[in-house]
Amino acid sequence: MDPHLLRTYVTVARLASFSAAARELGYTQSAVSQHIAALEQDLGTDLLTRRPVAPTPAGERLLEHAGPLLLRLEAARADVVRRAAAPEHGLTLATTPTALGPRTVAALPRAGVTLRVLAREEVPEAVAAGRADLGLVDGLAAPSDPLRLPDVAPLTTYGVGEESVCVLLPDTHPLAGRPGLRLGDLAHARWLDAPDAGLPLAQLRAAAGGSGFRPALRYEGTDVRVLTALAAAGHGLTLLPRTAATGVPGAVAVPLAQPRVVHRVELVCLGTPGGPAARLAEVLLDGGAGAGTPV
Amino acid sequence: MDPHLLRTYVTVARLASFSAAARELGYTQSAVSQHIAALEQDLGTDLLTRRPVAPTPAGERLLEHAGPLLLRLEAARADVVRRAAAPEHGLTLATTPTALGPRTVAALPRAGVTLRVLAREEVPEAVAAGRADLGLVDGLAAPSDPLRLPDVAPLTTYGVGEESVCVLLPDTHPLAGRPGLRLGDLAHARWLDAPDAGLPLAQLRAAAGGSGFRPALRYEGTDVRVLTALAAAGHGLTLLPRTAATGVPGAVAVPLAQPRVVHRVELVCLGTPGGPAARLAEVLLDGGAGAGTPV
DNA sequence: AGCATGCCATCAGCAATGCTTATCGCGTGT
DNA sequence: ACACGCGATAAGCATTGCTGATGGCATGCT
Repeated sequence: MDPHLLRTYVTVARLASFSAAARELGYTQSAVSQHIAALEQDLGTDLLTRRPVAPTPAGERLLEHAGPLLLRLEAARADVVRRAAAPEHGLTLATTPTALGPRTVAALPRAGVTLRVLAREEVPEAVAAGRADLGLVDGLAAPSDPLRLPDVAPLTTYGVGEESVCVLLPDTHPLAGRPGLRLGDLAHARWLDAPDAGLPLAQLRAAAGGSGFRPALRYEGTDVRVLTALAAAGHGLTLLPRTAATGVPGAVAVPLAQPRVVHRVELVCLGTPGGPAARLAEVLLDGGAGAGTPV
Repeated sequence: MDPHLLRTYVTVARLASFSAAARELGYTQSAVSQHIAALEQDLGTDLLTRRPVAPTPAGERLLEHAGPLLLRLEAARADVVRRAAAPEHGLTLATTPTALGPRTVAALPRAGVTLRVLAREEVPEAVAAGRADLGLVDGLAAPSDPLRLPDVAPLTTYGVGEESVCVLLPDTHPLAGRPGLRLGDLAHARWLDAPDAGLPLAQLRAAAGGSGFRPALRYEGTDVRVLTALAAAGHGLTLLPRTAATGVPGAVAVPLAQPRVVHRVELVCLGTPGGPAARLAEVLLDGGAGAGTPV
């Protein structure tokens, strides 16, 4: 189970072609063929059907393991070399835009902090690769369920807060006066697609269990104020945690009644943090111990 | 970052000796020395101090990655070869003793199920290595915090229930009439140490944030009834989820008031389950959606 | 102090791995 | 029917990765 073999295997599976994989990896087709044969012999099973090239059931299973494994190998490598190159670099906190609430901001040390706002999938990756000491990720989850984070390193997660989720509507919207809204009823409304600033539509669809939620406008920035302004101007609806959705001029935040999901924020760190990271983590966790407190 | 190199690295770090690691791994000392040198050159940093042999900071970091990585490589391998050897094997559910509640039992299909009761750390490992299709793990956690599971595979976890934690006391115990108990006050009581049946004392100590909790009797089986009988007979106290602690003859269950921890049960599966595993998972999750419902 | 011991680093040599080039068998599409 | 593209296989060769031997350097004992 040499990682090189795994890498060629996932490449072959992805491209459904030995030759194409060879080109992409800079090998000859012969080498790729030998790699796959070695893997299959090692594991004692066929992993791919040839003509057409497709993973067998055992191969499917291997793919589930191999992808994350390779990611983590790379992350581990990046983490160690980075830490070796820059021995002292203060405290870096990676966060998604809506995970950073007033409580966290207040808890930050007064000096030596680098705050890095990233897209949702990039935060765990940054922590895993040592580009950040701590990460804050938010997302939708069933009450008391952990978030589904990409599996890039032996990360430890702590729930630092859960709060209700609101739909942000322009105050002229016919549903603006409602006390609560059902997500299913809004599947065919106009939605903002802001994967980096708000909650990605994919999470919405998954939560609602259906399709719909066609994007009316896509915003690729990470600024929540732009997002709320877009929603207020009627470009589309968006889902936000309560504290981020209240107080927007021209818009009202209506809590989501169905499905029962919460906006959850988790603190992510690699292994057992030490030094300033540990202290910040402690402050965040202590302050957030009461469940349901916005971060 | 060849896994072989990582393996020798963690071995050297563990044994604090090149020669001993060489003996254990079946290499010559020379080979081990070359492995470490190759790793250090590859990563561009020293990983070990020699004389005495100890990991450098960068090496510490690498250790945090390397252990889990190697575990997962092995688990992936075991999973694939097993799946190849035994293509059809019904549905196997691995569980800790106290994670299996009446609701789960009721949800099981009427045929073709293998139920495997394992110790707490073995459950994720069994799922990762394909020895079980699904796992149920329980443990203590802060309310709405995920359990800290060993990181052996790209496992997906779902919270399937949280319930309160009780101290099981013989009904003759002076504290038996109390409405609630503080764990800190019980640090010096006699405790049962039942790592495989109940909740391990280590988790207790961690939850209480202190020391104490000396074991009066150690029970290495997995039978909860034996554990409750021992507690009723005054051999020591034990912590159990409410449903498991009630109705024990000769003993009473007193809820734990401090610290604020819950008994949490999580469903663990590898990647996206298919077939009968998916159906069982769905039943468990649907039934348990209301938070706080015992499983 | 002197010496012996155990440790890790280094070097040379050798076997095995892992790549390349070349060729073959086999389906497919024209 | 034929040419093409794909993957498997064989032979050759450079490199890797091991072993065994040796060297420098501490520590501990006499």
